[in-house]
Amino acid sequence: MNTIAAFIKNKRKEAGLTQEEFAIRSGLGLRFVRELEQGKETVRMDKVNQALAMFGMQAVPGRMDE
Amino acid sequence: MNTIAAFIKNKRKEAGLTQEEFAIRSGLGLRFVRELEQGKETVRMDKVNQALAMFGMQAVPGRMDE
DNA sequence: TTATTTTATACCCTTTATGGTATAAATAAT
DNA sequence: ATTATTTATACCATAAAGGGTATAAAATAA
Repeated sequence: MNTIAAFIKNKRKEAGLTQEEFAIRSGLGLRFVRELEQGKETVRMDKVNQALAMFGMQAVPGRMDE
Repeated sequence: MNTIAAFIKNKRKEAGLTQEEFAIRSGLGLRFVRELEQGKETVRMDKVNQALAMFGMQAVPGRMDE
């Protein structure tokens, strides 16, 4: 799974939220949250950022290794 | 402009490539490359990663500040 | 075990991102 | 200055992302 997907999934669980609760609080669609966490790669970046923003993060360039 | 957009634009220029050349080499559409560099936020993540991969990078979660 | 909650998959529909192309604007070169 | 190159904006068509919802599967609780 890609790092963003794993990050969201882990952080959401840490926060004790279900996908549904997370969807509601973030203003994202439930289906989107699910597909994102499952590593769907053709998601829209603005929505990915909307999800990351829940944890004070955003999508930035990072080295493919490390 | 968002960091990914700026990153691509800067790196592309450093590499001495026009948007057209970059589009060809990366296999991305010219229009997409342009919109990406102009900071369009509703772009598809897989294509963003395809662009970043040209420089050994990918989209990862990063703190919104710093 | 069974019952409950959470997550995954499938369907239809609407919106929109993307490619291609053509034109306009801006920048660089002569 | 003019010309050539690069970048930005606009149009149309197609493919697909996303929302909603319903069902199935999986995980957790009792």
